[in-house]
Amino acid sequence: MPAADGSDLTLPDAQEQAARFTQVREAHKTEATEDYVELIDDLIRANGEARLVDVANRMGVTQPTASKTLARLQRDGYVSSEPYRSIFLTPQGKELADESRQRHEVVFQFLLAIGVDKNTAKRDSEGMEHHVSEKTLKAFSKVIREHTKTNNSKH
Amino acid sequence: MPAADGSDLTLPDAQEQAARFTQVREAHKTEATEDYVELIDDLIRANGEARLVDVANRMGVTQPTASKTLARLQRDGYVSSEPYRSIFLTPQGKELADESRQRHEVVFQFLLAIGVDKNTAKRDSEGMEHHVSEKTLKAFSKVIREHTKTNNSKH
DNA sequence: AATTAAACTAAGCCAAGGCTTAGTTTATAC
DNA sequence: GTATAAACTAAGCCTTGGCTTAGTTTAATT
Repeated sequence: MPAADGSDLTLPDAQEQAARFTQVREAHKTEATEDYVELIDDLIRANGEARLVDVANRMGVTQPTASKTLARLQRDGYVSSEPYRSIFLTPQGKELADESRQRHEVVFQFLLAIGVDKNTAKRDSEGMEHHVSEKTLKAFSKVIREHTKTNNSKH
Repeated sequence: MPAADGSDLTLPDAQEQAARFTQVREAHKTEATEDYVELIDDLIRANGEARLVDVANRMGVTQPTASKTLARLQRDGYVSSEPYRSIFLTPQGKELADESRQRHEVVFQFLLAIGVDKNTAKRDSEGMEHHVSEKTLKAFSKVIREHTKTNNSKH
């Protein structure tokens, strides 16, 4: 058995390690996009429309910052909007929003299932959702299912 | 029971939501630092010293990029080095490296415990480790312990 | 309808973290 | 011990994503 505390003296293969870091950096690039489209979709559902001021408030950034980011998202085909008007998701943006919400929800429910409190689960799932692969997501879903089963059989 | 698919039409409190995003952005700022000091510590353990060329190779970036990042880490008191010489961790850097490795290891072992394969666990733990709070980390540790127990009792 | 307030845009600044290309220093190999 | 190769630094460019300050447009109030 290898040392479980990470104290073993052999390094992982350099190329594989580099590939992992590169992949994490790739994920970072799409984080802002995912967070914004997910939020915009939420706002549309809840309010009927998404306004810049709400996006900025809820992202915790200034309006000019949100405006600039949205310009980039528009350039990249995720959202559309006219000056001084509300923001819409393109089909591409809507698709990404749906994927993101689903992933986010699985991570959130998973954290609850292993006993993390609601507030912490909300906070951590926000950061974690962008770094969870399909395989890990499947493992999370399985844990949720088992937890639900256990709970039901108790009642 | 609220809708479990995220389709419910009520938005979270704006200020709380903003605070969560702000916190994730804060975590991002320290990610590079943590990854670098952890890697440098690994290199020192395995090779007796940490050279720029190895840091760059294993981070998957060019040497000038690694050099610039290390200059920042030196400015911020995490590492020290002389031009053209190998890289050392300051006490502050060593402390951060130890914390990071421990956290990283818990996330990795946790993923294994819930049935994720080794390669995926390595990849995902790299991204996830920076977004896992102390509370969630404790929940992870508990899952690992239970898994270990179960396994032992099987043999 | 005019004034005020709110929402949004414009312009410009900054740091982080990527990159390339070119030059310098150190180590290696003859 | 000199030539070559490897490691490292210097300089400069780019994008993202923060910020502020100032101006414009739209909405609300009265």
